[in-house]
Amino acid sequence: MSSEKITDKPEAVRRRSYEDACAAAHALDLVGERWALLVMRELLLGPKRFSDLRAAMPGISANVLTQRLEGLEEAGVLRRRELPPPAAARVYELTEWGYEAEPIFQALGRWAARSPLHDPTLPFSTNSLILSLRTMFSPARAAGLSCLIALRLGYETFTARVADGAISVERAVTAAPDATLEGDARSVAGAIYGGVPLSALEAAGALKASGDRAVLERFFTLFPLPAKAPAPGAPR
Amino acid sequence: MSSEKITDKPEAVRRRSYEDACAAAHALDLVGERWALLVMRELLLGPKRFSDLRAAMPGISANVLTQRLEGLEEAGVLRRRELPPPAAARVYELTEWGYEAEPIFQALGRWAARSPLHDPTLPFSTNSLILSLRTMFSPARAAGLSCLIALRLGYETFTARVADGAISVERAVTAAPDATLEGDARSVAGAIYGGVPLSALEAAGALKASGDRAVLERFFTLFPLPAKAPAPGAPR
DNA sequence: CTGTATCCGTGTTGATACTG
DNA sequence: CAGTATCAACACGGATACAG
Repeated sequence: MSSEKITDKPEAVRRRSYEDACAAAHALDLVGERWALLVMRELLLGPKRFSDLRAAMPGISANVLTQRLEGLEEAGVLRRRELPPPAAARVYELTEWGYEAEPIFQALGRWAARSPLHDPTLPFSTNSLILSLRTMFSPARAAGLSCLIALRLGYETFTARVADGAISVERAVTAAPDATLEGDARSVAGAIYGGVPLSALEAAGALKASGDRAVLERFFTLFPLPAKAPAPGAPR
Repeated sequence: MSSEKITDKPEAVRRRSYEDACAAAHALDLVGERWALLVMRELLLGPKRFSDLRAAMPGISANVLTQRLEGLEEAGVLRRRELPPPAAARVYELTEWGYEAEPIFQALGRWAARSPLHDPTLPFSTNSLILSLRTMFSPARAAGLSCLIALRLGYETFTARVADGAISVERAVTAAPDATLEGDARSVAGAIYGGVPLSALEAAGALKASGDRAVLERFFTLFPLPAKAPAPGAPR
């Protein structure tokens, strides 16, 4: 009687499900736990190792990261894979379906960009910046523009290709970019979203630019931010 | 000394922020707590009272609901409003910006509809069903169709209007619908998503249909579900 | 009737230290 | 490097009591 601990909970309550047929609620059952979506964000541009993930998310602790990776693997969102020698490392990579979650991040990002409480001076991960470019890109602003920009962020290099009113940004090195930008994600974000003049960032040693500066300046204007929503106590 | 409870936590850790400039991470700071998004879902079709919210989310407890409402109000996502007499009730309603969160639910819903683990036999809230119609509507399937359907779900009535390859579904009564469907959300979902024949649902007393049945049958085909993603242990 | 506040058992989270 | 172990703090959910 004292041992009749109700361990036989409907086993659906185990992982604390919402018990709701709504697909959005099910999505939250799968990826609604703390950190789960940020782990996915960090994998959206390609596989990473355990320690890469930790480095990209300073706030997460090792045990929680382990739990999330297990949960996401069980859900079919990611898989672990052993790289063959000589790289001989274990990496985590999203499944096809996992990669299809990107629209979730775009919807979240677009919506929260209007938040009155958003503080853009916080630490900015490399993946966040690259994904934000895909999200905030304005086809209208890019009318008639065609260019290739190399972005060197830390030890990673990305290539942004703008053409026909569309953009692609991926992990890749480019042979002959029109311009190259080197620095950390915060500074690049300052130039693109914060309106900080490139010259100022260069003078501060935060960014290094080379190649066609006019193209670079134009590139910075392709990612307009939406207007802020009224703060909580506003009129109406 | 016993009172030196560390209340002076960096005040940024108080509400357990991700401390990340990424807009998507900020979105999760605002609405990433358990139940927060479901509360928003329940308000997306119009204001509700405290007890309506509880009824729509059987799993949430009163104190947690209070906390979420406070948090979402502070974030500027919703506001509380007192209805004038004789209704004299307090309702919660999304702000303009709050209503703009609908794409988040669509992205979540579309993605999770492919989940191998999704169980559509669970309880289904009225709001979930209506929002899913907006989400899953296929303009291609609706080519050439123009109709007005009344949906009576519990004590709420909604009107779906299909025209020009678009759909609108709202809380509203319609004077002269082409057809009327009455029943609970589960049964309507069975007809639309589960492929259960209307006649069977009527025979079981789960649904009542009236008006143009051909239009109704056609209406049921406008909301195709995506293919399931492979289950966790799949080949590749 | 519509919430709000408080207590309490439990599970989740997060920091630190530690192991293969 | 890739996790596991331990433990304290907190969040969640249920029950109950209380206030307008």
